Amino acid sequence: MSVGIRHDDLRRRNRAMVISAVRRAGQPSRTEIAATTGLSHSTISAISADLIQEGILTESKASEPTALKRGRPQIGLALNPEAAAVLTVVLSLNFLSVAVIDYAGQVIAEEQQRLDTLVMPRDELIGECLAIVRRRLQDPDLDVGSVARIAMGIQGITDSHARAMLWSPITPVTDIPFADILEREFEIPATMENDCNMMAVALRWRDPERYRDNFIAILLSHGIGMGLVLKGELFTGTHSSGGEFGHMIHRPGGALCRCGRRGCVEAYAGNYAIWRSAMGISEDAAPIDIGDADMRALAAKAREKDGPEREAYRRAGEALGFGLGSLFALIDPAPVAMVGVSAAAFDLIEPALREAIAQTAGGQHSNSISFDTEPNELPLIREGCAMRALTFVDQEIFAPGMQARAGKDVA
Amino acid sequence: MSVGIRHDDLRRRNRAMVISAVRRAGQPSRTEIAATTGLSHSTISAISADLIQEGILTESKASEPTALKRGRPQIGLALNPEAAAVLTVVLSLNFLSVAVIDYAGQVIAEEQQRLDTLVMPRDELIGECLAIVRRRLQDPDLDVGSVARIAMGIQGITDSHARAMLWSPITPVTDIPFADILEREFEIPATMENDCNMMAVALRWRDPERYRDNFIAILLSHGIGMGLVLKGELFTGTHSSGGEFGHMIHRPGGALCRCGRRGCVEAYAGNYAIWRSAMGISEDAAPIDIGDADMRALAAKAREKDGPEREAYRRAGEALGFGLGSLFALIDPAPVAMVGVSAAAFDLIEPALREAIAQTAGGQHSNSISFDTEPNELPLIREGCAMRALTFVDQEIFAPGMQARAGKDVA
DNA sequence: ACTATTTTTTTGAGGCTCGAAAAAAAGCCT
DNA sequence: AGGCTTTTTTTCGAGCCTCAAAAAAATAGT
Repeated sequence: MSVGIRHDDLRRRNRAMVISAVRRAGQPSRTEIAATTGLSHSTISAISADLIQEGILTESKASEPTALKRGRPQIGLALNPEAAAVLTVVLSLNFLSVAVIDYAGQVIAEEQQRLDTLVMPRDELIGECLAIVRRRLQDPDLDVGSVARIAMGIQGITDSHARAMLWSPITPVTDIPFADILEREFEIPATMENDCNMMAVALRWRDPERYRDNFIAILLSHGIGMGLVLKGELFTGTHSSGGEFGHMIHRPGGALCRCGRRGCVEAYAGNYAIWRSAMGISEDAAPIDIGDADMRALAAKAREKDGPEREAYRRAGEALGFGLGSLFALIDPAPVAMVGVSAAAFDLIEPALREAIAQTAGGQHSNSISFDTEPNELPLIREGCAMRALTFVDQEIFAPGMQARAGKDVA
Repeated sequence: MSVGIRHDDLRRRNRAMVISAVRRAGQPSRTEIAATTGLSHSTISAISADLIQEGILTESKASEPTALKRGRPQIGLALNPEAAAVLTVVLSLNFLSVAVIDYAGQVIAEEQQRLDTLVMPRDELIGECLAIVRRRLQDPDLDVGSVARIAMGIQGITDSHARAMLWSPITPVTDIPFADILEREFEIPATMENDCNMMAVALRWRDPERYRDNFIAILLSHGIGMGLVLKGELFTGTHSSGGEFGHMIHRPGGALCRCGRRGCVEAYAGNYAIWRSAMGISEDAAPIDIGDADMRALAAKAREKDGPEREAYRRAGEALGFGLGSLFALIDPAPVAMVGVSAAAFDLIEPALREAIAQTAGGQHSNSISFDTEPNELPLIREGCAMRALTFVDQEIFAPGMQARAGKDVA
């Protein structure tokens, strides 16, 4: 159960601290690193000398913009872009994209592709994913040997060890152990990440001020997903990627959800649910996929005049509000980011959402709960996958010969 | 944010490991400790020599029952009961109890008292608590100087730092910083713990097989409370003690809850809610406290014949089931312990609960979810407080002069 | 040119854990 | 009884790691 700390773990961990401090801060000096890590200057000096010698960090003397101060000028440390590279794969509805990112976080190659995920058989779906990755890895412009990690992101449920896709709305196929498949094919360590978790990871990197230790990313799209960060750590369920906010029960025995059950939050707030409600289709009708353009048109109509469209968004807001209220009852209120096509219609959703949340125990200070919106989820997922893969590399390069311990660290 | 590991932290942490290994295992030999902690024999030998020399551990050669084996016999290590003592205070409805526990976990003194918590003014309530603690501390039979920690448990909401009671159903008084008050009065470090969290801590010690890394303790009493352990750690909200399972929304706009809102799980499953429903009282009626005897009588009547009483328990089960389903959607299913007077009526609750949970996403494998019942919550709360205080002491004695870091470790 | 200031590196000391070997404490066997 | 085997515990030297203090480096101000 509880494991003691070995003497050699100490250096490994402190190396990790230094690398992650550099990744977070951009171009910190040794002195800055010493301040943020709490380690002594001598330790930081020794470790960074090692890391520079190993080609993981570089001294970037180009730190011109620093204010002219007395004393010996600080030397900024930066990640060496050539130290490694990672590859991200994002599989979403009818769309597959990969990117190669250098160790400093810059995209150095990209490829995207349309495909009919909903009707593709299992082997073909896996084959397309492998093929696009192989094309990128075999690109002559790229030093193949340097790709140290693959992170794949997908909408749906993954297992809590980030190894396999268990279920996804974008395909009828279930239980694909993508991480194992990728590792076997390319002999590169890989993980299979949940899309909403990656959104949360990306938000944390984009705006660490706002999204620090506790926050929630909610995907408002065909389905409703959630990525949750608690105490600075990505929260996953005990078995699965967890956080199935969209399938909390809003009204027992209520509207039919895509998951086959009744009364889930998603059955009121997913795109299909809003559409169904706006069009006067029965709540018992089977969910259908609505295109983004249709949803935008629906939102426009709802803004134009009061009517069933506006009412549909109101009901979505109510479901989300009561759901958030229940969630906040469990974890206390936290900042929320609304992501996805329906986040662009958040103006239509927010009033009813706030009204509902105010009726719950978790919403006691509902006015202080702040929402942010981001209509486009794909870039976030890609960024999240990239950062996750890079932070994994951070923990492998500095740890030569460590015993594999479940990498549950923050990304 | 992220702090490096100092060189001296190393020994401190490994001392902690050894102490907690002994506390968990009872009388482990040095070899056993080395195995569970992963540290080398020499390290364990050095640390335990220190701890014995400091009077924290003792060698217990009385380990007769060990099977006769070849080789040098193992020497069991045990906690020295006289190394320290802790004091627990449990304040519940109309009832106040304290206990003094030695370092090995044995109760060495107790006192209990009835008092009208519902009508006592603030000062009197605090005064009674201080008085009973003072009596125990001044007991001539007790070595006062050795009480190293006080843990107080109370039903209701506490802050996430375990310093203050924010709100409790047992008194109209709010926001009592009990931890500070006790510390100022007795100059002994103190914490203010939530009752359900302590139930969870106690269950973990009572049955580590079943309640290990992920489980849920639910209090079925006047109100509905929850203690949640995730990944081996007690889960609290970000601001408050959190886990307000009873105030998740079951039916938006539904029955009146004690918290003043509508539709909470508690408004269907709390004692008053079951009573209200069984007696045909309106769902809008103000909640009233029902005695345990009345509840037992109600359960007996419900078992006797089908009628409004049985229906009331059915509805409670439904509310709990949908609530658990929503909870499981977020954290994945885990073992559940039902505690409190209504846990004795769990036979009446379980069928509807299972039926409801099966209709939720979190209840996919509802048959595999297991429930355990324990009708009496007070002993659990006391045990939990004791173990929490003792593990705090474990981390103070071994850490002479450590920088205070939020003790968020498991108890 | 010289001093003040700040950052970085070097150096020596002290601690910690580890592995190997030794010591200790039994039971087993002849 | 005495030697042998087995297992646990202790001892000891080696190798690291971090820290504090001193030295070195680099620049601004005078």
